[in-house]
Amino acid sequence: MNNSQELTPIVRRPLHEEAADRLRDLIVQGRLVAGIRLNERLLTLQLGVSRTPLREAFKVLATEGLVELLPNRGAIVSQMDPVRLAETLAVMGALEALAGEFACMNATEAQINEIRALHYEMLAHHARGDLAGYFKFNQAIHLKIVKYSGNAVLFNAYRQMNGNVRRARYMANLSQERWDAAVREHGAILAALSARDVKRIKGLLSDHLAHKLSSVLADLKTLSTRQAA
Amino acid sequence: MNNSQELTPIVRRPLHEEAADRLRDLIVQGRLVAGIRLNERLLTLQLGVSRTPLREAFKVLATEGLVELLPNRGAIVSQMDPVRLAETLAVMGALEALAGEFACMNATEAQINEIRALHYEMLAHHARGDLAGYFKFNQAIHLKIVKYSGNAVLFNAYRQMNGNVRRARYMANLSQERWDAAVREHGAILAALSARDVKRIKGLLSDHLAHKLSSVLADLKTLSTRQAA
DNA sequence: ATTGTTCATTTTGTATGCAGAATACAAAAT
DNA sequence: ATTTTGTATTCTGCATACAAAATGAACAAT
Repeated sequence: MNNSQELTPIVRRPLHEEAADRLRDLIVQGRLVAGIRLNERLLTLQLGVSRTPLREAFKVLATEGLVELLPNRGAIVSQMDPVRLAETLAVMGALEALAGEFACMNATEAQINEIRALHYEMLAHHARGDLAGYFKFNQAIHLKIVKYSGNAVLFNAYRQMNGNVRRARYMANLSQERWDAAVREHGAILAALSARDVKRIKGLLSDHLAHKLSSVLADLKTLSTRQAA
Repeated sequence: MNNSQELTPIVRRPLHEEAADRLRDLIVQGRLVAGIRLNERLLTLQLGVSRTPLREAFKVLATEGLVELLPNRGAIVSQMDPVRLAETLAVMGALEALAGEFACMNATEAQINEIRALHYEMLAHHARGDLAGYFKFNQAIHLKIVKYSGNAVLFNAYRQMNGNVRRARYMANLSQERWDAAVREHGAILAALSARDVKRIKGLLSDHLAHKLSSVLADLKTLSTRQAA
């Protein structure tokens, strides 16, 4: 039976999953900002589902760390304070360093070329000074590296933390110097990956994330002093 | 206010949390083995709660990776196949190496002494050849190191993976040589921690977990060949 | 002005009801 | 005898009902 038309199995996703995805996106994109309350009645109306699947979605997002459940008081979008942000970035650095090693060993040439393509796209946005576009591809590259590590557990942990961190929108004001340096670092990372240089990529990724961390911390400091003033 | 009687805040835990904890314990302890179905009706009777909080607990455990939700077909305790186990241990190794660095920098002397005490308890069980007791303190030491890293995000991620891995009960038959070696490694780790030797502890913990990983893999291999025979 | 009290309203936590999907099992057909 | 089909039963997914808790407004007391 060589039927040309795909005989794909029918999938009906549970409502709680759909709801969780929608809410997750809203939070990660920053359309639901930290601290605001998630009104059940309102959300049931907006999402068109009843409270049961919605509340199930809350539980999922809570264990992912995106929302906080206050007993008898509902759910709020969890805060991403500087301490937690720094802690998360530190862990992501370690995860990504490990991922780099595995990717060096396990990634196919096609996968590396895919990363290379993303790298050039990123360079294009950097050249044009398009920060938003740059971030998009920067994100994609980092995720792909972890993905191509071939370690699903690693990927899941990383992806979750990445979602948690992204909504902080920390790098709004990245200095040109830091930006240029980051791009150079990315070049070195790609070179190490292409050369399958396990030893080297580990250090490069660790350093890269460490730089990101200190840059973020510096940014946060200026923000907080600016607020104080 | 040096009040002798604990002034612990009043907590009324939601039923879904209670249920999740109970189920989590049952799974981690291996009393609910991988693959078996979690019958809702039965569990509501056994836990004395209705289906709603129970199902909410399922969602939590599912995002933690302990159970798997099969749409319209209920929940089963998720499988911990060798691949996933290996992947998880690899990640835990990286996390613990990072934790060791932080612990070297952040842990108080009292905390290090607490780990030292656990270490000696562990040595006692090793000397007596008490594997179960050994594991208990071994676990405790590793968790404390991560805890005393002072990085809550790191600790959470590690603890979750640890729970996921523990139920595999992989080290049932640990060779005496490997056991002795592990104990020696622990001694070195403690020494590095006491000396606040950041560089050294990182390598030691990485190696320690790598050894554990290969030992587990070897064990799994013998198990599977034994089953095949 | 601040604190406390009462009560109506809103919102959350849990239980339950109902429709539909999956499973089990018996009857029919090959 | 084995596979296939039809039917009853069980179980899940979701909606809803109800009780407990929180919120807020109006008002009294300090």
